Amino acid sequence: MLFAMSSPITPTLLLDEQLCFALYAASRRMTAVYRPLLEALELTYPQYLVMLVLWERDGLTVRELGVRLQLDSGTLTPLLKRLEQSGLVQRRRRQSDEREVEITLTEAGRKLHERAAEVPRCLAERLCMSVDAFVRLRDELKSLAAQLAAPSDDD
Amino acid sequence: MLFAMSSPITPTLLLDEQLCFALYAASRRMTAVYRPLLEALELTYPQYLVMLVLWERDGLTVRELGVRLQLDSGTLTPLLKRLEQSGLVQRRRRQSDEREVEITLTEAGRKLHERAAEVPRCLAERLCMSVDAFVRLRDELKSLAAQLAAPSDDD
DNA sequence: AAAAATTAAATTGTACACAATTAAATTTGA
DNA sequence: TCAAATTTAATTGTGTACAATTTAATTTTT
Repeated sequence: MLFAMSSPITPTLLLDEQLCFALYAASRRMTAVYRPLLEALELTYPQYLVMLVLWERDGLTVRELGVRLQLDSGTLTPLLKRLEQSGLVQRRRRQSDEREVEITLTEAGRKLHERAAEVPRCLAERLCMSVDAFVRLRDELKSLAAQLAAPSDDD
Repeated sequence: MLFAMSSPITPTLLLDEQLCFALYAASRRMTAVYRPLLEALELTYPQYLVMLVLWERDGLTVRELGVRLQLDSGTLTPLLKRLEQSGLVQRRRRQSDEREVEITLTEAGRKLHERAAEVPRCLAERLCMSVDAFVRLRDELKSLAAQLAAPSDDD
């Protein structure tokens, strides 16, 4: 019975064996846990990610935000319009290149940074995970994403 | 310099340090890799997940599918109507309880199972991951999702 | 048994994702 | 230089996600 407990070498169509479903389910659960925390800031989860990037570096273009978050203008344009409506950012064509739209934090947008500092603290508490396990899982996901982003052999 | 290279104990608002973003990005990359494979089957990624469940066990109700995939009727109802339009499933109220809608595979739906067998094989090849690493990551994600699904302390 | 509570789907409304196309500005190259 | 190619956002259209509400069927309680 040497192989009885070993993992299947042949990929199957069983849901519970799929990495893809584990990833999809975990990702949705994660945003569900963020939701009530972000509701207090009146942000959706993707809006929060945009704010994270802008708090690190203000005045990026839509394209630069897209590179950072791996999102295209089809997603970002309406999202940024909503952030503008909320009074957190400003959108302005660049004089140097009128094709580009620069996204700048407003005073309210900068101000929100302080209140947002609570969010990762709440989450760290909720996760009940050692720092090592956290870092390891995060880095495994990063390398998986990098692997999946690489062009496939038949390109 | 004992602590110089250690991981931050204090949670930060830096995008690259966030587990949540790594998860979100990896999940979207994964579905992007599935997309061309599933296009050949004329399925979207969530539709593929529904089919995986039905291939395992046919004749589930919308609620049972929802429990399995962690999706509600607001997501499933329109998705299942599209699968019905595609001729892959049938939707029918149960005689025993008219509240419930039973989802049954059609002949075409069952037939698709064979062609779908290619999908996990293509993906396994694409991932270039050892079986052990695959299983470990998958199980870590499962336990993370379980941890996130558990009620928080202040509930 | 009839009212009240519960349950299952569907519906409504908002907000992503992303492919494909369009429009405008800029860069490149004959 | 000026037409062609490229680049950047925006737009359009399809398909999820999910909260909140509605509708209909069933179960529970009095």
